[in-house]
Amino acid sequence: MNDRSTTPVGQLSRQMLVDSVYDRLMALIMDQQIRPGSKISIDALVRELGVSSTPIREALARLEADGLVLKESMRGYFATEQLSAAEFDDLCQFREVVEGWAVSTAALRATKADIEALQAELDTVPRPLDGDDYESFRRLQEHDVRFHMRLLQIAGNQALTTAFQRTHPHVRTFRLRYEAKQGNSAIREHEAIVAALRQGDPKGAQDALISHIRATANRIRPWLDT
Amino acid sequence: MNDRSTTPVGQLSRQMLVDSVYDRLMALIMDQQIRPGSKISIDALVRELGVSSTPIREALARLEADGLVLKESMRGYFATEQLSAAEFDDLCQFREVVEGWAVSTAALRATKADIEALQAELDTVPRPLDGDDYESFRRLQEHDVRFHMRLLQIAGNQALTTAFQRTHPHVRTFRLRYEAKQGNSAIREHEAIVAALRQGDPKGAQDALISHIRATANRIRPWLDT
DNA sequence: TTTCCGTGTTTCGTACACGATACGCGATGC
DNA sequence: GCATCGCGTATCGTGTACGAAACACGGAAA
Repeated sequence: MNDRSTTPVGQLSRQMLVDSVYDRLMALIMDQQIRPGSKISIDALVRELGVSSTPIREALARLEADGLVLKESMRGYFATEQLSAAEFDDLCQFREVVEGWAVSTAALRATKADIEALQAELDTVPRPLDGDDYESFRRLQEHDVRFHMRLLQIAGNQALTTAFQRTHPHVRTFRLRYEAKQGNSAIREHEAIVAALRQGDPKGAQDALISHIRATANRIRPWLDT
Repeated sequence: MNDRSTTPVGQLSRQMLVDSVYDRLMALIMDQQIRPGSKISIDALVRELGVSSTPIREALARLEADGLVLKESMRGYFATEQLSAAEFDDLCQFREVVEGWAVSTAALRATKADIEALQAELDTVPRPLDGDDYESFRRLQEHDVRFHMRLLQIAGNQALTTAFQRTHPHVRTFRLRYEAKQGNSAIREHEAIVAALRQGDPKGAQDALISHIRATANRIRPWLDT
């Protein structure tokens, strides 16, 4: 989403203030240093981040489009509330529909190179997942995002990939995932998906993916409403 | 998307400048008065719309999230290019996946009231579709958007509805739809969908919807690349 | 307790300074 | 003569500073 590396012909595009503010706010929200539902004051950010209001407003506008903050007229911005159980289930259902179609399509389209790229992604995960610490989790989470995005890309539908990306399912369940500590099982489920893709089995891949999403959901669900 | 009627407890939220700028730009893009691919200068808009840059920037940020304009660092905003054939097909595929699931779910969930609301929506369309003029088309288009949104709402998945809404399939094919003049057939296909829903037939509803999307796509496709 | 009002805080919008990009023109090299 | 390169100017995006309007909160009065 934030890969604004337009990169005008070989030259790295300068990091605008908007981008760094966006990244910092995203991090603050993900780590819950900005609590769900709490007010996000532009003035406070001006003082805290040491930049003027314009880039902050633009970053907030972007975050609003991402569904991570909410704007109320003449009242300001607020962090979106923690997912309710119903919203969480909606999100999982959405993933089943979109990713389910994507993997079954991917099973028919995947090249050798695609499969190997997926395998390489799996192999880079440090195993056994030793660390209980925040950084280890963060690396795992980033692996998970890359893995699922790659599945979508293999399916090859840009509109669908973008729509998925914009719902930010990973970001919105970040804290929950952290608390649920679900690393090793998730990796095994990923392997099952890759195995089905390798055999070119659409139905098998779809089943494996849906099992994975449901298993993840079951691991996370106890942490809702806390 | 632009229903920012946060409405702080019964009181209508004041129309901010951002909102009116957003609406005007949306109209300019839909009507192709801003050509696909062309530059959108902030300064020019400042002069033309008579407001300062801040609300314009925020409106453009929103439109970027909607995928209707594109921003390049230090170079400015551009209207997104006209859909290529491949992008158009992606969009149709996306609709088949998302809306297909939605109607089959809707067939199981729809109440009498839901069905009647859909029927009412169909009945409000002026028939026979006499006007070849722009205004008639516009009314038809708005009907179509309402009809499809209502289908999604009956399915009851907010995450999926939002994701669909944010891809703006209708907006992005507006001009094409206008040129393809496809009114009467579309209405009949809508009726087939409602009939299947009325019978509580998930498979039938899904088939009817997919037929509708493909028929629409076939009517529109000749107008691509013009 | 409820309503009204004043004060402080924050958002919304404007005006302006700075810096980067784009474009045209002329000079240079082949 | 033609293409390429470099320079200077105009234009536009980015960020700052400031004023005006709206909201939120607390105290006072009925």
